[in-house]
Amino acid sequence: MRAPYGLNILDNCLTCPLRSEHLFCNLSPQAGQRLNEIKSTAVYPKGAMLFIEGQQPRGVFVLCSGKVKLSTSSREGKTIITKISDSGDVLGLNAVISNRPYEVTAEMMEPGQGNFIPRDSLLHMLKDHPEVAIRIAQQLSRNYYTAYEEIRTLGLAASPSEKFAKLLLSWSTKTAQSDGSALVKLTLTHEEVAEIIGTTRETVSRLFSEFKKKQLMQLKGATLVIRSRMALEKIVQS
Amino acid sequence: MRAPYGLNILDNCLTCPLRSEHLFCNLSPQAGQRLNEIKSTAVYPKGAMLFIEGQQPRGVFVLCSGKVKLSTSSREGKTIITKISDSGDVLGLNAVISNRPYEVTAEMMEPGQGNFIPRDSLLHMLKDHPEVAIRIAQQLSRNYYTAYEEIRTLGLAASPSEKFAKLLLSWSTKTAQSDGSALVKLTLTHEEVAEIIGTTRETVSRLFSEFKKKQLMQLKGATLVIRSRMALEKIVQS
DNA sequence: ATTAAACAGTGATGCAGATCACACAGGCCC
DNA sequence: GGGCCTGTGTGATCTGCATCACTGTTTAAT
Repeated sequence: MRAPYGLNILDNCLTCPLRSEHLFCNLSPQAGQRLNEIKSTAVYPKGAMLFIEGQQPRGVFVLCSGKVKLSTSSREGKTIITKISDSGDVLGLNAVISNRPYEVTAEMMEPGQGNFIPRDSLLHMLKDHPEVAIRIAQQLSRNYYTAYEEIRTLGLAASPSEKFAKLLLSWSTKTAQSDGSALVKLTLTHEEVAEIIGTTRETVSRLFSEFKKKQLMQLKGATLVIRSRMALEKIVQS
Repeated sequence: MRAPYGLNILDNCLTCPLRSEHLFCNLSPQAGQRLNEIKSTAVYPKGAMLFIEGQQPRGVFVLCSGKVKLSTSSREGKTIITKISDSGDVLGLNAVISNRPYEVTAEMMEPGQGNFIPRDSLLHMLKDHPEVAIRIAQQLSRNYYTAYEEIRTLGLAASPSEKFAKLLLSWSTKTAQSDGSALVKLTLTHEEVAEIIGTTRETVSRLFSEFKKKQLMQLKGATLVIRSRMALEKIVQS
C-alpha cells in the first residue's frame, strides 16, 4: 500500500496553487515531521461520507484530490449545500476545535484522496506548536468569511436570478479571461444548483433558459461558457 | 479619568456569567498582565459606531457593558442584522486575524463600555503567548457556529413565522422557567426585528398580532411574555 | 403645550416563485 | 429491443408576502 496512498502531506504544497494560504504548508520542519506521523492517507469512492452532520468530531480531513459536497438539512428534509470543497481544503476543523458535532455532512462527489488527522493528535499538536495554532486561527477566520458571504447572499440577494448570477460569477473567477469570458465544467445537477441558491429545481431550469436567451451564457456539452462577467455583475447589484 | 474608565480587563471575568468561555479570562498571570498593558478602555454613547463594514481592521473590542448591533448592508440599502452582542463578546476578531476589512458594522444600541486592543499588539501577543492563540481559535470557531446557525435559519426556515418563532426562542433561552414560560425585555423596534429575520416591518407587525392571538406570547409594556416554548418549537420544526 | 419625528397597525393589490403535473431525453442493465 | 432510472424542460395554478398607502400612537424636542 504505497503510492499513491503514501503521499506525503507536504507534497500537497507543491501542487497547490495557493500553497502559502494552506493550513499545513510551509510549517517548520519539526511541525511538518510531526504532522506526517499523525496523518493517515486514504482514497474515497464517489458517494463516500467523510462525516455526517451531528456526529461527534473524530478529526479533520485535508483534501488532496476530488470534490466534496458540504450540506446541511432540516428535519423536514430540505437540504442546502453550503460549499463545494476541492483540493487543499480542510474539512471538519470547526467541529474539532470547538468540540461540537460536525455541523455539515461531507460527501465525496467524485473519487478522491484525503489525509485524516485525528482529533486528539491535532489538539496536542496545537499545544506543542504555537505556529500551528496561529495557522488554524487564520484558517478558521477564512472559514468564517466564507460563511459570512453565504449569509449575505441568502439574506440580501433578493431574487433567485441574483443568486444564480452570483454563483456563476463565483465559478468563473478561477478561469476568467481578460475579456470577461470564462469556461466552466458543469458538474452539478439542476437539483444541486437549486440547493446551493435556495430555490427549486424547476426554477433553476428556467433560470438556465432565461440566461441563455439573454446571452449571458451558453452550454456546450458539459461546459458552461460565460459570455461576459460584466453583464452578470450588473444583475447581482449587491 | 479613573473609575469607571480604568476598569481592569480582568475584572470583567468576575462578573461574566460564562467567564470560562471568554477570550481573555483565566489566562496565565503574564498574559493577563500583558493584556492590561495593551488594552484601552472607553465609554461609548448610544449610536456610536465601533467600526464600519469595509474599514481596514484597527483592532478588536471586548464589550464590558451595553448592547451592540452588528449589521451588513447591500448596495441598494437593504440591511440585515446578524447579531446583537452584549457584555463579554469580542468584536472584530475575524477581521483582525485574517487581515481583511471588517465584514459588519458595529453600532452601540445603548451607552456602554468597551476595551479596545489594537491590531498589532494583539498579533504580537498571539505569537508570544500560545495560550492566547488557542483561545482565539476557539473563539473564532464559536463565531463560526453562530454564523452557521444564521445560514441554517436563512436557508432552511421557510416562512417568516418560522424565523420569528426561532428568534423568540433564542431570546427566551436565558430567562426560561421550568414550565417553559419566559419574560424578555423587548428592546428592538419592529423594523429591527424585520432586519434580523429578513422580512418587512409590516410583516413583523402582523406576526406580533398573529402570535398574540394564538396565545404564543403577550406584551406587557416593554416586556414580552412567552407562554410556552413548546408551542413555539412546534412552529419551528427545523 | 405644540409640533415634529419615529414607530406601529391594517387594508388592498399584485406578482414572483413554489407547487403540481406532465412529457421527454439519455444512460444503463438484462 | 424494452424496461427502468435519473435528470431535464415547460405549462397551469395557487399563494404568501412585498409593496403601497394610509391612519393612529408614542416619544422626543423646543
